[in-house]
Amino acid sequence: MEQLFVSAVGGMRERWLQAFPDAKVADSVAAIGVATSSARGIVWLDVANTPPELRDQRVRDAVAFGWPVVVMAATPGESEAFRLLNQGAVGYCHIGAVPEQLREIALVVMHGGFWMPPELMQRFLALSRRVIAPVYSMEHELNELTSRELMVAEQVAHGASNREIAAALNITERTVKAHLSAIFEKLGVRDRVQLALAMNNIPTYATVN
Amino acid sequence: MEQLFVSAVGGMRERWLQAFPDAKVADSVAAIGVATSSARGIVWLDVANTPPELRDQRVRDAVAFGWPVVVMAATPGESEAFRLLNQGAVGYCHIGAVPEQLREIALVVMHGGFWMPPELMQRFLALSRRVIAPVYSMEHELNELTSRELMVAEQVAHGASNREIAAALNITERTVKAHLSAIFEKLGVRDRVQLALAMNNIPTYATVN
DNA sequence: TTTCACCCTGTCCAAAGGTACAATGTGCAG
DNA sequence: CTGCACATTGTACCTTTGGACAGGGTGAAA
Repeated sequence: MEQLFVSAVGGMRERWLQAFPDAKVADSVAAIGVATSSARGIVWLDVANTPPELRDQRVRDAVAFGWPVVVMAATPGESEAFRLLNQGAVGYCHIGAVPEQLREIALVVMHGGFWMPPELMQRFLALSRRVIAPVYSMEHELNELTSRELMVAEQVAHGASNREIAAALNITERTVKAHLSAIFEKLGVRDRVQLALAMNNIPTYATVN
Repeated sequence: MEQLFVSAVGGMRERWLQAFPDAKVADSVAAIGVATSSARGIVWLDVANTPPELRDQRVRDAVAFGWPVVVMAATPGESEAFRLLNQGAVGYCHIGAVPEQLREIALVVMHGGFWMPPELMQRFLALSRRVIAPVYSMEHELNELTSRELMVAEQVAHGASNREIAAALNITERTVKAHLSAIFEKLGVRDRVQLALAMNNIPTYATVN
């Protein structure tokens, strides 16, 4: 099991070696490709000194390598945490995490888990309520859609026009409209915009009111 | 390290014992209190045969015991997963998870991680992102919008019609249209549906292509 | 066989959305 | 003062959307 620390600064090198005596430290993501030969490992990506607008890309690059990626940030913020995890990272911790913690995190991510600071996870879960709640109400109605209607609804959910949907499903625009009318009725939305939002679990004025 | 499986049915007992030879199986949450004496362990809560409306309570009861709780469901659904994790559970998996998987999950949760099926985690992250940073991916382009244009865009992002926007901002529909044209141009979307989706960080066909 | 849900399509029409061209007013930086 | 970005609105015109009314085809269940 290899531990690869990618950091432009490397100020924490000692701490990292303390956690994993055989850890390697590279100064850029690009160096990952040649830094290793073993089959499994973890990439620890230090983004503390990376400009915010470049972090997403660095994470994506690291993820592309194929190993689980743990992001280490100087000021762990929830918005950034979720964004970077969304890029494919499976862990997000403070750059100053103590060796014991690093080993814990390594265990977690190597076994398919996600890791982030408990307070972030709490926040994460609290948010899920708000995000998920609308779905629950619509899940029921979605089941009332026929298979064809569902296909149309999904296309709309991705921003497709009637013409595009017709082409995609190989039917006429007229038929698309027919399905849409049925969908609006069943889901209780008034137009395609609200349908698109509803399909993506986003509350609309109509839903709220 | 103790593994406590709480299940009213216990149909998976063999599988569980295969994963953890010294696992204990109790038939109710109430039995937890007397079933154990050691200091650390995991509670595996089988809710497959529990009526949906009672599951929250059972999870809470299990969590109150003090050990990490992993919920095992017959039909893992996102809305339920997030709801139960929100009750304090730290894992959510299929009741039919294979022994190897159970051991992986055990490792993860015993080291402070969360575990849920990868596809759920993906979904989770995508959803949370919308709440946390509703407009991040377009931040760059959004900065090019004037303040008035931003107001209009936000209304569209919530499914408002031109008439509603006009009323809300106390301007004419014509002006709304003018702003919208400018918004479409600046953000590179072609209509209000794609704008609404883009404002909520949802990729559209146009974005993909 | 009949009924029924679902899928498909047509015509017509009204409403909403979106663009083009044009103009007025306001406030701010140079 | 002058240029410039921004907000506002108008007219005209075209496209897209959605609803109303109407009908044909198919497969499965009663």
